[in-house]
Amino acid sequence: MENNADAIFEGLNSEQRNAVACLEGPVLIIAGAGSGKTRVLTSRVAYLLEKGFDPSSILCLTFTKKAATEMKERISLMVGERRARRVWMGTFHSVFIRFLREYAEKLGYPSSFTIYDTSDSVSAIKSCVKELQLDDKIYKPKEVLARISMAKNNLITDQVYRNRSEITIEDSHSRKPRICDIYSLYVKKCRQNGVMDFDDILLNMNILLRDFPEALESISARFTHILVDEYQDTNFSQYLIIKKLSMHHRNICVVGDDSQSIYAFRGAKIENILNFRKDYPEARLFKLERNYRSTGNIVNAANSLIDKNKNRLPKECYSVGEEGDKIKLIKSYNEQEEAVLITSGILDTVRKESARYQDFAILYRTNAQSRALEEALRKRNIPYMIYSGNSFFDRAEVKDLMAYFKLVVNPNDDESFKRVVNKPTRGIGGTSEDALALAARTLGCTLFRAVYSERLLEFGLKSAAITKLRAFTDMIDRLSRLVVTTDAETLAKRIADDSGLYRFYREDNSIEGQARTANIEELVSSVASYIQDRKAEFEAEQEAEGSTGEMPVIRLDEFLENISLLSNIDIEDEEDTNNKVSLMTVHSSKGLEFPYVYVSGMEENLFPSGGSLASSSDIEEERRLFYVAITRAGRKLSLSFADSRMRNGKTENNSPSRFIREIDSRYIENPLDEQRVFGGGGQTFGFSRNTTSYGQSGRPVRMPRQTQPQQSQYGSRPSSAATRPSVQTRPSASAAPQGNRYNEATFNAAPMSSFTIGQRIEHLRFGPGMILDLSGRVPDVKAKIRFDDFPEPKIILLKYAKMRAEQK
DNA sequence: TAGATCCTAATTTTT
DNA sequence: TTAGGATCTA
Repeated sequence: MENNADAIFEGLNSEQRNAVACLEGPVLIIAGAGSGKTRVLTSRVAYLLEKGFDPSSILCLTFTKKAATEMKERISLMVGERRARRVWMGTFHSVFIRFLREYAEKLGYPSSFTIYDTSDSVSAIKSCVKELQLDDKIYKPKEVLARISMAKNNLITDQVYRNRSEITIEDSHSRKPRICDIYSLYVKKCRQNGVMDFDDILLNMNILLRDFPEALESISARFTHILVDEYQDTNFSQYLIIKKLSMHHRNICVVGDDSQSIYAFRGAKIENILNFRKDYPEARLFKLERNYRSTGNIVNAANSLIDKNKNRLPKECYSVGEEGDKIKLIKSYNEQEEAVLITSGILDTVRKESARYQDFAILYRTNAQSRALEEALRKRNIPYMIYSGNSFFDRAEVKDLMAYFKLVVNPNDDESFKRVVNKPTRGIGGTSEDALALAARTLGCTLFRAVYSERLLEFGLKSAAITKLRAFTDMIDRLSRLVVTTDAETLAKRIADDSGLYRFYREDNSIEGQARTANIEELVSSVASYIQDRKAEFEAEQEAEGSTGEMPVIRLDEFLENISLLSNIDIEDEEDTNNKVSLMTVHSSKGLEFPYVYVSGMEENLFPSGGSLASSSDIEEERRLFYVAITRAGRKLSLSFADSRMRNGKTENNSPSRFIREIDSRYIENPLDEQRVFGGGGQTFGFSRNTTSYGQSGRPVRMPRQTQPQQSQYGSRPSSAATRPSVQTRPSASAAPQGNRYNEATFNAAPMSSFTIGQRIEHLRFGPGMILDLSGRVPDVKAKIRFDDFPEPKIILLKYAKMRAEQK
């Protein structure tokens, strides 16, 4: 036992040891970036287990599934799988869902309630707005949802909402007085459908602990120790749950970094961490200030910046590494040049320091900035990957099949019902749908139940439509009955087949059709691999416990719950991350690290973002965001800014970000103040396309220009042979001709039957190209054509295309 | 019913 | 600029 404990403490520094060793009472661990936060947290859990605490009495909460999985793995390595897996380790949402299922009936939900993801919520709100006959231009579903979400996270139920004058007055001022009605209707719908959204999980957990003392008693008694990761990002709702659950033992350990609180816009309360010691005056405070990730210059630069924030806990981080290079500034005319300079910087570093592409990250404040960067990376054949939105689960076909899954698990889910009732088309058109919705509303039931109403004819439904609707619901009902008995994979396949969705996409031979089919298959196979994972887990468990039990059926509802709580990055991770430059927003970079980091778009109005210039608390959040960006870098950090940038179709000229000046100039290679002002007194210099040219090597070279100083500090390229003004001559999708290539009057389009695969053709708009493939039946023949001036082949519907054989 | 066309709005995002 | 949506039309 002691030996194991020794092993846990081995390799920890003194602060880390102290933080791990102090198991009793409230503990606040302020963990600077790169200070070994996860290690401390996992070691604490391991140490608790070594001390003999029951694994199932330890509750460890994280924000992302990824963090939970990672910690679980690390704990397993320390104390063995057997004990590690019994620890209550998971995201706030996944853990609370387990409690809520237990007590669902008390709260008026079926214990089989399902979860709405954000897009479900938005479309539910949309139908509420419609139902209340409000204008969705004023009541924008996304905004309304955000408002409701904010309310829920502050435990303001719809009833409370309408009685709070300060809220309703605010809504009237923004000319949206009926948000409270939308809120109420939305809540009603969710209940009726047996559905909770993400915020409901926290809200209902609070209601459960508040109104049902026996539930509070029973749940809180299960745990002797509670640990919370990323505490600076908790919202009020989460804060209160944690507080209540740890009420008796007060063995609550929270870990976080107030300097990295960047989610206030979605309800995170930095006060939770700032005021922790007010709630728990006896709390022990541990600071992890030793940074193992970054060089001295980077850590010092970050410190000097965050020092400008008033609202923070005192902390002095320091690097244990070498001083390293100073921070580089990259100045450019516009975002294209910025991108080119960054990519050449990457290529340079790869060459000189034999770095790998995977060592680089390019960060930006807004997703839109990735475009220019991608283009530059593509042109130089640098492999890259973008971390962003839920690309896979956002695809229409994936959403469709997911909606079928959800509907089968919970036929009362109206959003899913609406999504797939006519997909593939079953002749249930808009009119029938509207009538059914009216029926459901009048009868006060869900769409699914309404289909079986005797009174449908009264609502204007034709009997033919009723037959079709019943065929649909019968099919769903049949599948529903299989949920409990069938394993998820078999059921998923059945759903894909019985619904006709799979066939529908498979019969579409076009390129998109094939891609869609592949995505459907991918989703089904992800069900399969989920089952495999669970099986492997189960077997490991059996082996560890030396027992032999029957493998339980892994059901579709279980899969669904896990998938709906899965973050995008979790999935992206599985794609080959190997040796690619990473592109992402600063927000999504939190928790990651890269030896070489470029932060692009360091300009006023962009970073700090224009919307946040008003209040000082917003500016502080932006500053923390920049702090996060800086501290991602291990070896080298470059900050780039452009003189002008195209944003929302307009060119903006913004000065370099104030944040650059806020960094102590000692840590910057060529600080702004020491630079000569380009073009002299106040004169701005416009970027014209022919100022950036490319030499033979394909590297950017700045052309001499009167308004420019002899030698730019940043364009450190030799000003050798500059010949090809690239931007105009290099065809790219964005440089696509808007008009026609040929004279429309004299362009004789050939009939579609005259084209053959492999033929060279000319398209009125897209110019010359070659037909790679023809598909589809006669009036709808599609051609896949590679145009000489476009990198990607296009699919063209021939009946609309103005095209002829290539003229020689 | 799907493709074409028009219009509008545009930080950040986990669960 | 451009993406997403709503609306129009073959």
